[in-house]
Amino acid sequence: MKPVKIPEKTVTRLSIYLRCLEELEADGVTSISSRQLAERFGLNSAQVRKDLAYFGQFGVRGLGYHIAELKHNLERILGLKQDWEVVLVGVGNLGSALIAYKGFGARGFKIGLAFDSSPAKVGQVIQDVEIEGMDRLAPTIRRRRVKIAVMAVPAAAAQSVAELLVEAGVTAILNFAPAQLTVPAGVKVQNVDLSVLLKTLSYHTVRANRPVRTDPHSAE
Amino acid sequence: MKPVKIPEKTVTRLSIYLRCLEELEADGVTSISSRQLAERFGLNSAQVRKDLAYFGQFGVRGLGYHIAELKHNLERILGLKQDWEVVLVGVGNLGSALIAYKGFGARGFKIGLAFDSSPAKVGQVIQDVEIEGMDRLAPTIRRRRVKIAVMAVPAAAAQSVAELLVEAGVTAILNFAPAQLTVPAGVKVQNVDLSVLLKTLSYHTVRANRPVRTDPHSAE
DNA sequence: TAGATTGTTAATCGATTAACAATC
DNA sequence: TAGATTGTTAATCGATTAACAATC
Repeated sequence: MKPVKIPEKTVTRLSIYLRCLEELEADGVTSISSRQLAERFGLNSAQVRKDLAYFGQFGVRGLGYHIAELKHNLERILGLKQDWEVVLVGVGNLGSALIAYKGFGARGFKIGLAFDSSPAKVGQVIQDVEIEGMDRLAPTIRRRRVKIAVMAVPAAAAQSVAELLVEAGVTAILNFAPAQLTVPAGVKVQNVDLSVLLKTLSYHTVRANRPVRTDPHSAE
Repeated sequence: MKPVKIPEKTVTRLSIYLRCLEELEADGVTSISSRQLAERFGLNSAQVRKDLAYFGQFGVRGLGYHIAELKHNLERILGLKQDWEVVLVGVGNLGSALIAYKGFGARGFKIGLAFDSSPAKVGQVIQDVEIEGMDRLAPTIRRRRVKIAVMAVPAAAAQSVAELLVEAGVTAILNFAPAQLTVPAGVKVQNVDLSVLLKTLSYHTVRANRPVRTDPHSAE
């Protein structure tokens, strides 16, 4: 009936709970309460329970959550029961590192295709992945039914690359280009703008090294 | 009097407004209204005005904002009127790419110091930056008064590296390690967890390719 | 002056947290 | 049963948006 909309932040927290459960399981712990889980992140226990409640009832009253079972459920909800082939577009410094970066894989994600517009790069092989030209992008993605893309292209190229990807069937994009992408409804974009992140750090650094200004308007 | 707290999201949006102003200025535009600015990002014009109002009055009623002036003010607020020396810890695949990544610099940020615990890497030079051993970290950071750090270390090392950095005077950390850092109040941490980002994309991909489930509890 | 747009207050919306009945 | 902890509703908090007087 009512179209329950699940907050983006809830989904992000599910990933974080999952990582915690993996660590606990490795330590031999078999169950945990929402309070114990929340304390690990400085969160409220009600938030943990509410996040989980969006997807079902996974706990046992009086006892808490069975770790193996909750882990299984979170993996199922997050779509981690299958492997995902990921396409990389833009094989510059950052792109090459992402191919090679082990932590990136995180079990289940594999950059299996890479594209670049530079003829000099086409044909090169990085970590078993051969770089293809942009003309091959649409047909290859369509054939391999790739759904997840990583974009590490210049800002000026970002929008047109995104359009190519979506047209070829991609429904989720991790975008490192400092550009606002416009995509159809149903396509999910996650922006990772290092420049913006650095600027917020710069903002905080200035303030951390200044006397606290409580009211910016009081100094008239 | 009242301690006006500025939302993190407001600071992030300031960076985005600034990027837009730079583009507009390059196009020769000299002024813009909050509505025009908001439309570029699909935001509400009141939000633009409110974000700016946290820091002062930068507009002219009836006319909008003078671009050069607003740009100057945003740069001042974000602490971009000075250059920042940035320290990198962890020179693996990702770390090396960040040193070399041009987009990273974003005018004003320069990775001038790099540290790694691997003896094999110490002494190597990447893009004019010589990699130093971890024993040099605290004294060098202290001497150069570095305030901003980028961490690209394994999760297991993250907390202890963060502590070293903070102890040496760092007040802002861009953290690529998939770990929850505990730092003293006053130190700002920005997490960039690629694995978590990929998992949210996986979540959306599963849903994008399934019939919409409006109520997860109705299927009893 | 008339038209436009700001700065700001009030209304709305959504997310977090508290509280507690259900129940293991 | 008594104690503990869930699942869920209600209260609170904070952020977004609407509305409008101030004013260029």
